[in-house]
Amino acid sequence: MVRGFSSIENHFISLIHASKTTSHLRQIHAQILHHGLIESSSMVVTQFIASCSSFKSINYALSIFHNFPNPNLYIFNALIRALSDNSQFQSLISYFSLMLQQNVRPDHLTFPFMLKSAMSLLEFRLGATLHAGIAKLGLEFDSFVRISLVDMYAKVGSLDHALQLFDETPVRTKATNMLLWNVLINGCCRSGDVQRAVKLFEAMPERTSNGDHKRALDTFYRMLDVGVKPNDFTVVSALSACSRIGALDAGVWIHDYILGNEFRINKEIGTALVEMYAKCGEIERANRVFCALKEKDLLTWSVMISGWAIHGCCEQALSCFEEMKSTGINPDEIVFLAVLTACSHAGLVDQGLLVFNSMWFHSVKPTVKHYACMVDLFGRAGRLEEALKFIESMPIEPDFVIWGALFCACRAHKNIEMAELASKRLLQLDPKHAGSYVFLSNIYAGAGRWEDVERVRHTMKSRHIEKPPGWSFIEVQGCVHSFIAGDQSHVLTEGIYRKLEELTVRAREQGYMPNTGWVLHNIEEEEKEDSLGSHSEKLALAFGLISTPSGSVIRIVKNLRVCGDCHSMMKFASRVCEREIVLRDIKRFHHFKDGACTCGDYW
DNA sequence: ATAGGGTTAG
Repeated sequence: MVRGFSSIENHFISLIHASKTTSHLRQIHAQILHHGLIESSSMVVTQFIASCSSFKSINYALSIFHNFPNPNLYIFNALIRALSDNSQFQSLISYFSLMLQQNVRPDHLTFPFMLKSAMSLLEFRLGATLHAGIAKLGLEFDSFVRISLVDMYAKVGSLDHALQLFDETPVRTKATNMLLWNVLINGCCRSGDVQRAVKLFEAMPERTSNGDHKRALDTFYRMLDVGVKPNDFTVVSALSACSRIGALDAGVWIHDYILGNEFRINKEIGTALVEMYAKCGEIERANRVFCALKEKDLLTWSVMISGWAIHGCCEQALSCFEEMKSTGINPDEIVFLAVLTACSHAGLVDQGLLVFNSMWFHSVKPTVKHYACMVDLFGRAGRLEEALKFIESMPIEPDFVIWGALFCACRAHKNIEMAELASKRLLQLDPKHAGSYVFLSNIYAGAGRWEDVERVRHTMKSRHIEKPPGWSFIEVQGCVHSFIAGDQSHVLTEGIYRKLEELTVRAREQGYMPNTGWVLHNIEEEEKEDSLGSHSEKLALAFGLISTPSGSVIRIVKNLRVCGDCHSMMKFASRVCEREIVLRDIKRFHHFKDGACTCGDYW
């Protein structure tokens, strides 16, 4: 019972709180209407909107809102929160404008939800505008607002802003401090997320670099240095940063830290650990951690299955999938995608078809990604006619990725006519996409039409169409080094290039010719040819060779697909330098040993 | 003190 309101209001508040479904709400609605409260009690309406939101009935919430004359701050805040919780970020912004128009002054509870929309939309400008508004209203030092600001800046990739605000936050309670550290670390690794990085690259005034994962780890260590004890959220974020950059040593260190500091290995931590080992190349260890977990949910199974898939272990992926189903967990679309990917990489067409067809039984509707995976499955195996038939029979409109998969398969299996068909579709679909230009350029190059190649490249440059830069990470003695193509910023640059030169010369002597013609590349992800000789993964390899003890495993992580030339070089280096090289690219793992790769040159 | 408060895994 809340004091200060009429007993009839309190009566309805209790009813609203006790409601379990939208239809309960509708019954209460009728009564409130009868009492005239729906247009007069801002308190009741506020509660009502909040409850609609928790049942995901955002349109119901909006209709209630629109029936209330002169909504006050509480009602606006409830609505903004509802829109935020239901991911209606665009309309949230217009209701915020409406709020300002109606002279309702936003407060310290309005802004965090507004900032959340800036994060979700990856809108630096919106975030900065909100920040200015916050300062104007003197809300900058409210701890909730502060945390949201740091969170927002970190998530949209403006880590400098985030760090500055973080450092400039004077008074912190223990809880605030913990949250500040966690949102900063988590934001660092999120902003380094490849997909986000691509989006940011297109949308942001300040481009993010994938070195941000490294900053997440640095921040984690800084936290320990100043004696702040990490909690569950912190270690999950730090492990996630390790997963993304393949920092195995750091990941193991954090695992030990968890074991030594009385953490309970809950679902979140367990899943993060399994993912870390899987994505850092230690699939067997991932499996051991996975088997020992007491709590597993869909996500846990999902990272394990994806782990087997990216390591090319199709059998294990399939049996893990079966085991998951037998425990009564219903697979979702991401799990299916992982299983299909595993089948595709192993060339198991019929098995893949079986899995694809079983999606209906689990009421999982295939998305365009699943269809693309199926095209890839047929295409890789050289069953091009079936791939085309599959595309024609799809209930959805084929997109860029689907035609791209067919194109690659046609190229690999040398079906020129079908490749032409696919490339035409590609160009129709997305004339602005950087990948289209590279596709076009490659088609011309293949036909020897060099003037056309030049023209396309020129157009690309003049329209400022750029591709996300390729980068590679290598961890040496717990320290992560990142390289981009042609990188000269590393302190050991001279030695790196000398080693690379030496390797290239020896490779040529022994007849290692880059043979990329038949490789199943997604051309969209390829790097520019002119920097082929100093691709980031080659630089990372050379650095690894000169800075790690002989005989030790070299682990490299790349954000794009490995190129054919670099792949040959890795095979060569694994033999002549007697090193095992574990390379993770965006799609899968390559384990090089004695001049061969576990992908069987089929990726 | 008239209602409303924050982070983590595929």
